Amino acid sequence: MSEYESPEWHPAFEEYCETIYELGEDDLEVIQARIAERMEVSRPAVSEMMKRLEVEGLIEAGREIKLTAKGMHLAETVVRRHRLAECFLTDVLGLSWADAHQEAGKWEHVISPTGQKAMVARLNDPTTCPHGNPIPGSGYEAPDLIALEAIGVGKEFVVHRIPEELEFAEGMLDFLEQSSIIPGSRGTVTAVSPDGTATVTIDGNAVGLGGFASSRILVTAR
Amino acid sequence: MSEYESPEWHPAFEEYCETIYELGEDDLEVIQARIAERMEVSRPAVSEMMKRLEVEGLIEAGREIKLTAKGMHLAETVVRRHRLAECFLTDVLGLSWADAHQEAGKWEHVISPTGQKAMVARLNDPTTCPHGNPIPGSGYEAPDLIALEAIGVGKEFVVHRIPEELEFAEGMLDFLEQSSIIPGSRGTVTAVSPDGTATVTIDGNAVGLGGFASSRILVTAR
DNA sequence: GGATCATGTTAGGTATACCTAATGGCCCTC
DNA sequence: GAGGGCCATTAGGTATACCTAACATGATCC
Repeated sequence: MSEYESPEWHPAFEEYCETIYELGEDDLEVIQARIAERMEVSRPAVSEMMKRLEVEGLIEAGREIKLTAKGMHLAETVVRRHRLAECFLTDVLGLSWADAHQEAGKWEHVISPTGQKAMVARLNDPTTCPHGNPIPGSGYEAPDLIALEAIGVGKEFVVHRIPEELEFAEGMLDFLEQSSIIPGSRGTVTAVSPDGTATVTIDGNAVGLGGFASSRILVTAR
Repeated sequence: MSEYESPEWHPAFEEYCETIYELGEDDLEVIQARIAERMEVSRPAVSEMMKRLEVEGLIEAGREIKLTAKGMHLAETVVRRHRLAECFLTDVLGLSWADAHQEAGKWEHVISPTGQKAMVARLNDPTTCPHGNPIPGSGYEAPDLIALEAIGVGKEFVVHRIPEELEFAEGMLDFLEQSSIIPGSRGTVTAVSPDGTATVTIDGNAVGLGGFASSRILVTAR
């Protein structure tokens, strides 16, 4: 990925572009209402900001909001810093997933290109964050993944990715980490109820996962 | 040092209290004009902010500005985060003094208590930043130090501390680091001119230091 | 004693990024 | 085709943190 230098965008612009990027990643409709919900701001605030982002050439606004090349560049830079920071905070400083996620949400706006380079070197050019989300610019191509919910009773699976959307559910990251629902973990689906609630055995323990989580956690079958 | 938690002060309040603290450390008069100069903002901006800091109970304003216990607590917290970050960035990430100083100036506002604790553990509870300035809360008591300028021709010395003031001189940190004027380095004064310019031999090289630097760099005689 | 300098303050203005309340537009359903 | 639901926008307002220009004040110098 090419170096992202000046102009220095406001933290707010960074947050909005990041959110737009991640909503797209999570296969949600990228509209103002979704942005307002995820960022926990009012819809008028989003409406005004969309105008300013458009003036700056960072988005093309319509009902669906699309990042321009420039906006995508900014979004990828911020997401990259966020996920690199998460790696760094968990691997080097030993923070929990939840703590690392929160801290990375602030660090993503202050890490300089120099700091970033040093982290990449120190971490040996990681390709995903601790939850398995790709780090933009790392050249990582994810394999074909399916939702845990869809894997079928009795099947074995390998956890690959906890999408960003789940990181906004209070307590979810702590729960998943403590339940060993971690990229690389291998488990077996023992039951799936009609509402999507799945029971899996992982690391010798049975864990129940609600439909919200089981439809979003991405795995590969084995 | 006790944990600093809520209220979350604005980054601006943190910057002002930090500057007031460091001006005091550098034995400068702590007045609005000095704050405006160091922060590179206008005097009216400082004047207004002093009112707000006083309302918040962070300072007692007069001609000389004094931090209250609350303001001191905030200042020490920020300075501590800044200097810890400098240690971390140089030791763990291998950044230069100058790069680390700049990065730490942003990190100081975003490091959480959890992140701070992890850094302290990782760094083995450091007592000074890479330039020898004490880390508040580390319990460090500096020995009696004198200015390099005052040490006398022919005398040997050990570098202890590069005060914060020198970090604001463009290029100074890079120059000092590359010239081995680093805490712990041992050198000899070979000449001092009337205007304070000192020539020292350190690491086998002769280095000239202007009066501004030689009157501020703190050393012990041997 | 008047000029000058450093310092602080007032007045008036700007940009950012929010907010609530109210309004308008579109789609779907009954 | 009337009423709801979503969704976006407009209008009007707030807090933060700056700015320049102009003015006030006290100390120092000649």
